Order: sequence, then structure tokens, then C-alpha cells
Amino acid sequence: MSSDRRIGTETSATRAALVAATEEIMLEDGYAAVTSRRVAARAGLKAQLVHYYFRTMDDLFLALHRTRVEQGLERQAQALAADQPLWALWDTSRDPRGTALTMEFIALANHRKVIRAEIASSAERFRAAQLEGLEVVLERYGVDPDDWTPIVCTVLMSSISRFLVMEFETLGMSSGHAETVAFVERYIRKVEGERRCPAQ
Amino acid sequence: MSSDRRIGTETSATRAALVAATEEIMLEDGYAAVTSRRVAARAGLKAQLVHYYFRTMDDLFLALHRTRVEQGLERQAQALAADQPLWALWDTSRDPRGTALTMEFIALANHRKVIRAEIASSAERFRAAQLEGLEVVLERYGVDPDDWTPIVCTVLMSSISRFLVMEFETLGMSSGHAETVAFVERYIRKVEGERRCPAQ
DNA sequence: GCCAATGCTGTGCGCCTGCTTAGCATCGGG
DNA sequence: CCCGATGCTAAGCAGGCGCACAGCATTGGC
Repeated sequence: MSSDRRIGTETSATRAALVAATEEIMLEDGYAAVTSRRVAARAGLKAQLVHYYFRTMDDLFLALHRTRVEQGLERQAQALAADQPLWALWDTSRDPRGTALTMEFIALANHRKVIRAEIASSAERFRAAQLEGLEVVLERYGVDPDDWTPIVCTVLMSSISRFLVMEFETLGMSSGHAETVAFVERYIRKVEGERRCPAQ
Repeated sequence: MSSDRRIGTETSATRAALVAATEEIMLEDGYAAVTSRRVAARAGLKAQLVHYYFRTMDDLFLALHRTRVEQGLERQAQALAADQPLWALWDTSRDPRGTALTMEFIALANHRKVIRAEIASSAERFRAAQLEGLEVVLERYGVDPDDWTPIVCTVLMSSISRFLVMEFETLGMSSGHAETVAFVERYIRKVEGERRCPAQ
């Protein structure tokens, strides 16, 4: 039986180091570069430890994904509760690390069907939470819901920020980026006024 | 020496079949699923043929990429020259196959540094060509360049369409998509009038 | 002081990978 | 009629992969 294989504790520092190494490799070389031997080497550990703490490589990916989703949801909630929610949301969604990792996970989802469901459901959670927050915010600002509905704001902000980050981080492209950022921020300024918090 | 290795003709039908198989595998299972043996099996051929027609797997990817870039640039030029360029552009940029493949190539670019330059340069070519076309179109329509500059239109359209396709094709997500599409199309209608050509 | 739980490792199996080499059949130009 | 070019293939090599299993220390509860 392989079901009685011993698995290390979830609170182990070694385990956390392996997860951290996985994230670094994904960001630097893409998900396909994540192998048990490379992850361990990156963390200065033996390769077997990967299989001691994670039954399969998919479990490793999922562990990383879950921690990042939790952090991301928390950050998003903070942004929505901030003094200037629109600016804060725009800033967090433009975070390069988070977006690059998300893109890698989406690419991974196309290769590992097992992981797809998890990623899709977390994406839905992000969207739902952001929607809920934006509904309150936009109503408070008195935005005409026939013009800018909260759901459209959510999708637009996600797509634009993620696309820009992806082009810049992965391809090194930046043509039209400054203009597009300025365009979006003009709209934010119109609704929420001049930015008072510093850009992250 | 390995430099005198024989390589098959570029016009070979077998070669084209291998490229086609590569595209199918990328779309179905992601770029990481592309291996010489799988590509050959998909095309009903022997694995060694992949190495007969392509010196390395990177060459295979580049061959596929180049043919798709050429077709894409041509399609984009046709759209820009169409009766209703904005509608046509919006339609072509929402093509699922093209976008999904592009996303896979971008993910691949993060893993294979050699390929990154090629992909980035083609992305720049697409953007430059679209910009050039849109400048003419928007001026013809009398769009206020202080409001919607051509470069912003280009970036916005690419990011929104690509993001929607990615979410839907890869993750099966669709929440907020219909509303966002309607939102964009309202703007297009405002500038270019009711769609006269059928949606692709 | 024992004993189970826990962290870690040495060894290795079976599989898949990219790529090579040597050689076979076919075919069109001289 | 030959000879080089071309399409294709059988066989295999070196290396990386996920993962398993047995066993070694260390540690903390009893």
C-alpha cells in the first residue's frame, strides 16, 4: 500500500522552505521547471524531502497555491476596506509577483487537469469578494450603475492590470503601458478623487 | 560534428503535419505536453521524424509560432481594412484558438529564454500594426484623441479580450464576461455604429 | 528507560525525455 | 545506368523525472 506513506507535518519549517523554493522557481523559470530535485536544491535540501512532505508534485503546487490565495484574499479585503478602495484595489492588482504567479498557475491548469478546478474556484472567490466590496463602494460614490456596474469594473480592472504585468514581466514589453495606466487612473480619479495613499 | 546533421525540407507535408500536431497538443494539454514522441504519435508518425525536420524542440515551437504570427498579422490587416474595423478587430481578438495559443507561447517564453525574444518581437509587431491602423480609423471617425488615443484602444482591446478568452477557455470561468463584452460593444457601437458584419 | 513518533536520507526502480548514428529505400537529373 | 539527394527508420545513449522503501538518528511522552 502506498496510502500509509508517512507525510511530514504541515507546520514544518522545512516544508515551508520547499514551498517558498517552488514559488521562486515558478517565477523565474516557469512551472515546467519545478521538479522535486530542483526545488530541493534551491532550498538546500535533499530531493526526497519533497516527497516526504508532499505525496505528489501536484500536492506541492496546491500547497503553494492555497497559501497565496489566502494571502491574496486577505490583501484584497484590506484594499476594499481602505480609505480609497479603488486606488488600493488597482495597486494590489498591479503587483507583479502575484500576477506572474497567477499566470503560471493558469498555464499549469491547462497541463494538470487536477489542479484546474482548484484554480478556477479560487478565481471565482476573488471575483465574488471583489464584486461584493465594489458594490458597496460604487454605491457610496454614487456611480451610475447603468454606466459602470461593479461586475464590469471588477473584470476590467483584473484584465487590464494582469495583461500589463504579464506583457512587462514575461516579455519585457511596455509600449502603450504608461498611456493605458494613465487612462485607467484618470477614471479612478474622477470617481475617488486624487490618490491620497502612496502607490505601492 | 552535429552541425552537418541532415534536416528535411521546409515545404514537406510531413513537416507541416508535425507543426499542426504541435499546435493541437499545446491547445489541449499545454506547451509542457509537447514532446517529440507525443507530437509524432499525434501525427501518426515516428518520433525521429521530429528531429529530422527540426534540429531542436525549440525550432519546432518557433516554426509553429512563425506561421501563426504571419496568419495573425494578415488577419489583423484584413480587419483594419474592413468595412467596420473596430468590430472586425474586436472579433478577431476574441478568437479562442489564437488567444489560447498565444497564452501558451507566453508561458513557454518564461521557461525557454531563447524563444522569449521571438515572441516579444512579434507582439510588438502586432501592436505597432494595430496602432498604425487605429490611428487612421479613429481619426476618420473623429474620435477625440484627448479621450481615446489609438494606443490606449489597442492595449485595452487586447487585454480585455485576451483575459476573457483565457478565463473561459482555460478555467471555464465566465462570471461577468457577458456584462463586460456588452460594455465594450456599447463603446464600439457609439463610435462605429451598429454592427453590420456578422460576429465571427 | 523504553517506545512510538518524527525528521531525514541512501538507494534505486521504471519511465520518459531530447537527440544521435548508421543505414535503408526511393527517385530525379546527368 | 549511376549517383547524389531526399524521406524515413531501428536502435540506443545519457540523463532527468516521480516516487517508493527501508532504515538511520533524534526527540518527547509515559
